[in-house]
Amino acid sequence: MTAARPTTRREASRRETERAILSAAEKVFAEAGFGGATMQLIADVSGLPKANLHYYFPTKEALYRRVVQDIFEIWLKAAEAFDAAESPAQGISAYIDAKMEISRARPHGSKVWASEVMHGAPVIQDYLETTLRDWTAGRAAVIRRWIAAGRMRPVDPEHLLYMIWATTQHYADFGHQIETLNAGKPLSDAQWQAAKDSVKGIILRGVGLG
Amino acid sequence: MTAARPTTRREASRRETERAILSAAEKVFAEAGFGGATMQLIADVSGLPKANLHYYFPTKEALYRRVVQDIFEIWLKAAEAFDAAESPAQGISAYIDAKMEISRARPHGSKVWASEVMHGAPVIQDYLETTLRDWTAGRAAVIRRWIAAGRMRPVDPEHLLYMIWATTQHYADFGHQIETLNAGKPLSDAQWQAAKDSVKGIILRGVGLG
DNA sequence: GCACAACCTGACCATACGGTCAATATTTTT
DNA sequence: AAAAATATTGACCGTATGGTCAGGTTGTGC
Repeated sequence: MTAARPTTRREASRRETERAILSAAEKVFAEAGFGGATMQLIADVSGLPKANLHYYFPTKEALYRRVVQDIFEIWLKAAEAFDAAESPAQGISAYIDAKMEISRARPHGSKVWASEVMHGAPVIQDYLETTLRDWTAGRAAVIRRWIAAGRMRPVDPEHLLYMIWATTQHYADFGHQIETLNAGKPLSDAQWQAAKDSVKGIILRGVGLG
Repeated sequence: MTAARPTTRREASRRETERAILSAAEKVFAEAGFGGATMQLIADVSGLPKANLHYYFPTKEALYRRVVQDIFEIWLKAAEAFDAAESPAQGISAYIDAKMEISRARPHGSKVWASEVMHGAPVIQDYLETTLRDWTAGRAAVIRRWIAAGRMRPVDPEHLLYMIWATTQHYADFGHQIETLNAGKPLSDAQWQAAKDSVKGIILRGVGLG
């Protein structure tokens, strides 16, 4: 068995710098899009010289790809809420809660993903065709089983998933619009709770679990 | 009373050229984003020399603004379906149908709008604060009246509207993802019908109109 | 404490972009 | 049919971008 090497100053610093770059990149890509974002701006936001970015990530596209992958992995993890469920109502509820919380905590990431897909997924098409396709098929199968067992109203599983994705991500992707319609102020804690309750309430009743 | 001037060859040609530019711009802006789109590419797609674009639209931003305004106006018109309704179920149904049809007919426009809002609405913030705010307040009031009259379940009107926007526009904005999950093929007529029925079914039941 | 590797960075480069303009062609008006 | 107005275009320009690189600095292993 290999002894665990101690964490060197280098490794720690590397991780930290990488995080700073990724965090700045997520923000800048979300706010300007891939084309509108500049390496210089990401450098400024992360407080590093531009050349340093290219030391950590060879190209703008490589950096972007990493940002997209990160948010995708977070979403995959949220699905565990769905899998661990003992009932349809509980599973759907937990999944919506998890996705809504990600929308609140990581709105930039959500926007980057949305932007990427809207532009035809030039960078992560392979993810859509493999991981996402499998994931969707698996969850759709679970929903179909629930329906077959008479535990919920018969609805098209894919369209139900689309509705959950659309609605939960809307609070991140269109957060600016929602904020404008909320007198220019971000949703308060109570308003986020109301949003979650509204979404869960309508969807659960909509699939016969009210 | 002024006599109606006959349509000159010039006016017709102008309208035609303008349409060609706007159509190409909508597509290119949707596929590349504002920053990623180039005037040269829009010129190529519309089959005109780049300098000609600047004759019709002084700047890239002016052209973009016009594209965004056009889709917004289409959405406003779709709301008439809502207003003309004699019952909550009929109004919501008709509105969802109208928005779904726009998503199918004008996916590029929807994406341009989504992109604009996601990036903080730098160009159409004034629209959000005036037209959209008024429109939303008006429709929310209608829904509140329906609820007060006991004609539907009490739900938060704003969140209901967000859900309708999110879900219907999802079929345009994330069309590429949906297509990928549909074995790489665009939704057929029947599948679009199923999508509409699913969305309407869940939302209507969700607000107690099932 | 020394040799080596990893890391950092200012200055630089080729390219591509939005936009301009002077010259030309076309249509309308007189 | 001439003159005036409008529309079209290739060539051009300043700027900003993604990316490179040589030289310097810092940390690691022995």
